[in-house]
Amino acid sequence: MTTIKDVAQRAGVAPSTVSYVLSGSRKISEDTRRTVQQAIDELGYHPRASARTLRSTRTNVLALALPRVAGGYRAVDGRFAIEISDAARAHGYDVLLMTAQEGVPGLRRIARSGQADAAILMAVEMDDPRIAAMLELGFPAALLGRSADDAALPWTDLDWEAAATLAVRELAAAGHRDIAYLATTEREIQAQRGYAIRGLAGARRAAPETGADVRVHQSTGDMARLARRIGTLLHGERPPTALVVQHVAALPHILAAVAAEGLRVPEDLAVVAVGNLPDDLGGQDLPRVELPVPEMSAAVTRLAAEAIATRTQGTSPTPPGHLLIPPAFVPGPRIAPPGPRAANA
Amino acid sequence: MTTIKDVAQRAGVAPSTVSYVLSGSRKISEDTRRTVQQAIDELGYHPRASARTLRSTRTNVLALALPRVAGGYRAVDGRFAIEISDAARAHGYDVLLMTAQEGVPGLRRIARSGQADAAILMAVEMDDPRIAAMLELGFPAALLGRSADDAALPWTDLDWEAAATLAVRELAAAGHRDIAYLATTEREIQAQRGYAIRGLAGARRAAPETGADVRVHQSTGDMARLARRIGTLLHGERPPTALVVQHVAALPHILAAVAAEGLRVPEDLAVVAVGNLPDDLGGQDLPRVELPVPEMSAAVTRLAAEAIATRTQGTSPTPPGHLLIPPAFVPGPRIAPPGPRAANA
DNA sequence: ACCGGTTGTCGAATCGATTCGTCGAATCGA
DNA sequence: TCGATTCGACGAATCGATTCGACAACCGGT
Repeated sequence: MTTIKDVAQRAGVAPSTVSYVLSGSRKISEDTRRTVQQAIDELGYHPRASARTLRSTRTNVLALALPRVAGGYRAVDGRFAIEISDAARAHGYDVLLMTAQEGVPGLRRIARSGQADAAILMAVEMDDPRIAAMLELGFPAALLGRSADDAALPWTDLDWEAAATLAVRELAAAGHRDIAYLATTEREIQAQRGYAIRGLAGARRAAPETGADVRVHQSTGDMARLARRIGTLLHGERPPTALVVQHVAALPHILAAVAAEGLRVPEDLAVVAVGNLPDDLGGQDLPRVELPVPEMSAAVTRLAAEAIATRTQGTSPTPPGHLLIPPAFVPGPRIAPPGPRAANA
Repeated sequence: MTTIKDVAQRAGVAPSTVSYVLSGSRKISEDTRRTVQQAIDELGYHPRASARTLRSTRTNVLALALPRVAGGYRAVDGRFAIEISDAARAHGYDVLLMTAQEGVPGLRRIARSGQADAAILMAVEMDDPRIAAMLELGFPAALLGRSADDAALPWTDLDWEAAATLAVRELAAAGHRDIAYLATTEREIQAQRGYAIRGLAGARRAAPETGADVRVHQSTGDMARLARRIGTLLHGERPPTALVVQHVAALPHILAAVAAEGLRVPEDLAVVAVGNLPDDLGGQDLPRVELPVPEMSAAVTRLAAEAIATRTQGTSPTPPGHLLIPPAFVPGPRIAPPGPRAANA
């Protein structure tokens, strides 16, 4: 293994000089700079991360806490991981992966052993124990998702409340008056996931705002029950002419259930999604309010980097930054107006 | 930050004694062991990873190289990342995430700066430049997927050739004589992905072995073209009574296209998948040859750990271990025999 | 010719844990 | 009681990079 001494020897200078060439923190004559650089290139020298970290107490690593796998694996989390990793590199950081299985003890271990400079917490819950742990440890952190106490740590999130409202508003604008809102699963709602709770709230708020009749239903992970539930909600009196789906992971099932009821999308039932479409949707595209994965990833990474910087400066009174991302509507295929079924009802 | 000195002081012993309590590499009296342990607990002491690494040249970190995002993001890769991360923890390792965007230079940087003890390479291609880089760097590595030169580094993979053959054989056993095999996309095949090439080979080998007429088709990422291609392949002379799909990511599209042709699954067309089903499949379950994600993750992690151990021992002549996992057939809904269409043809 | 001020480089201390050699105290046999 | 042996803990060197104080060499001004 080549060290800074090897480089120094080859270039005929002191190790400290090599260090200054690398960091640029002191003036070095152009001559020696070139000699040293050449020695570095010839030897293929890279500073040892451990030695650097030991001295400077900076790792240039972000810990990324992936969500709990309770409700199974969510495809979008993998995308977040990749996007965040690339964003981190752009800020000069590497990413250390932590699964939720390790939980708070895992984060504590990483923080105290100094393996990362900050943590990014995914799938934050309204009352998330990891937040208290980060504060107690004095460890910089940024949240992907908004918790109940949103002043404690920097966070970014889609404005789920606005997203739900927006979806309903678009349907109302197309003439729909009877709208069903299929929220996330009961499990997610009971777990107090922020996106679940706020989506629900946005859906409820949409009714008075648009004047439409918005009936809100919770979804379920049990696909057989979900199909039955959809059958029921489509056959009440004054059946809905439009459906908003926040439980996007189940969209294929849901569309299949709708088809099984003999309804065509969008002629008989307009469907709008809130959140990321699953990779594959039977060739169907839907109008939707999208989850801005790249923006959120970039934002949470930037917030983490800022949290590190401000801690280093000891500027504690600065309130942590936030970024509530406004929802954007992707028209996709134009929303159909209420179909013949509406006339029947 | 609490250091080993703080612990030593509190316990009234020398720092080296604390170190020996932690590592157990020398005999320590029960009395002092307890005193030291108590001090550690009270202070919540964790050894600094950087100091430890500097001294021992071991990081207890595995670098995980995620695949290139060329063909978009594949959901199964996220699952692998999580499974591998958990498996790594079980071996005492953390996982450093690297996206394909960083490529070989990224791996070189990690190896030379000593940020990881070994690398796990995902989505290995038949002729993968990363392999040469690892060998040149003398950096331990394990492959998820089998390359052309499979003696250079340890690897694990599903036996894709056997998997494809198995799927055809099961259909043949159910009485099917005219079978279509929809392989992976042209793009993957041209990129010389091992699973694509070997699946294709297995499908071709299945014809003579089973005596069935197996027609092999390549898939495409363009869903409109894919639908047309499926239409064509279903309407040749002697149309197939069964379909094997290796391009599982497109399954929802494919099933939709089949339905659009007026065919019911499985009554008119038996469908068997090779690989992991997408999270959601419109409520449909299919018989399939599964991709054993947990086994593969555990195996590749074990191989990486072994590669580290053998390098440390300097036992270079030991050939790297392999693990070719035999395919398993998951019956799911029983395969339907050839339907009325077969009689027509 | 001498002196204050730059400029560019060097040497040494430092970060925190590990590990080897050493050394005092306890134990045992003769 | 004394020397040999074992047991348990200590001190110091070490890993590789960073950083601060020091210090030559050079420059211009009086």
